[in-house]
Amino acid sequence: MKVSAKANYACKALLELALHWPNTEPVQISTIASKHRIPMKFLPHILIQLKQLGYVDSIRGQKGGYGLIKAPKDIKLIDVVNHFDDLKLRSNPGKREDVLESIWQGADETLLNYFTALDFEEIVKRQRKLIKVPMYTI
Amino acid sequence: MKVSAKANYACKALLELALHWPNTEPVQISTIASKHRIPMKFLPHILIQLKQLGYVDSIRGQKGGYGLIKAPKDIKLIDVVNHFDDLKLRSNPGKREDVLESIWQGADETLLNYFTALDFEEIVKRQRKLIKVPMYTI
DNA sequence: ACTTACATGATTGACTTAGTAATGTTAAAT
DNA sequence: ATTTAACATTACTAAGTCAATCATGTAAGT
Repeated sequence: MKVSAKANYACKALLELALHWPNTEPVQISTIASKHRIPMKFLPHILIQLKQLGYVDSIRGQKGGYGLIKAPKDIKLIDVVNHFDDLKLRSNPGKREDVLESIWQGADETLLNYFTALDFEEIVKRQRKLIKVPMYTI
Repeated sequence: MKVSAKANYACKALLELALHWPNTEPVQISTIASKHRIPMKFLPHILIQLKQLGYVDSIRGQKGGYGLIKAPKDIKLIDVVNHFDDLKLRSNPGKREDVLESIWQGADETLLNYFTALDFEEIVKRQRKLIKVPMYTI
């Protein structure tokens, strides 16, 4: 399962914003980038797409930045991953004579189920739990 | 879930050989290629790798060709896919502070389970069933 | 010998990925 | 009004991957 850097960065950015939610203060690109080790020059491309997808909005000028405009609960991981990496879910019912094609299709459905079950509320929850339990106690 | 042409071709070739098994007559590259619409010039590369993996052996010269040297039951789909596409199973236990990393890891495990459950005996079984039930009855 | 078929390494063209660079726009702070 | 901090947008590029072809070699049956 290869997740592209782009999709990964997008999820990290959303996670960062979701951690702030529902605080209204905008978070700057530089903040997100440095916290998650995302190249500063690269992040705008990703955030613009997240904006077009309707997940975030931006404020320009000093004290500007980004913030969520959807509740984390309503941002499904499947939609984010699927937008940045084209998982090309093989939902076409054709190709019935090709066993292997139907097997790849089954793999798609498996992944689809997995990612559909996850939203950013859940991801935030897991993140907070991770932070609470420090490394050295494991 | 993007399966490369290479991995797909490899599986098709193995399926073709598995359909012949345990018949001992070698199957020629040209036969496999034309039956499964695989470029003739491309297939040798794939078969050589399958040979190195210990799944098939070849006979040169006239009447030469390829044949399985393992029972279809013992050829697991996971191993084939994993060899041609590097699924990079994230089994490293580190990165514990990164929620997203653990989520991708979960996706890997899901896929792993799916592909591990499939071997070429099962795939042949499904293929024969498909052939028995013609398209127009569906 | 001659033909058929596998073996193997080099090369190529198209495409994708992961960025960087340059320039413009907006709005708050002074 | 000017400066400054921040987002917006488009163009560009270096590196890598993928799918396939080409060329040449080796082996074996007739």
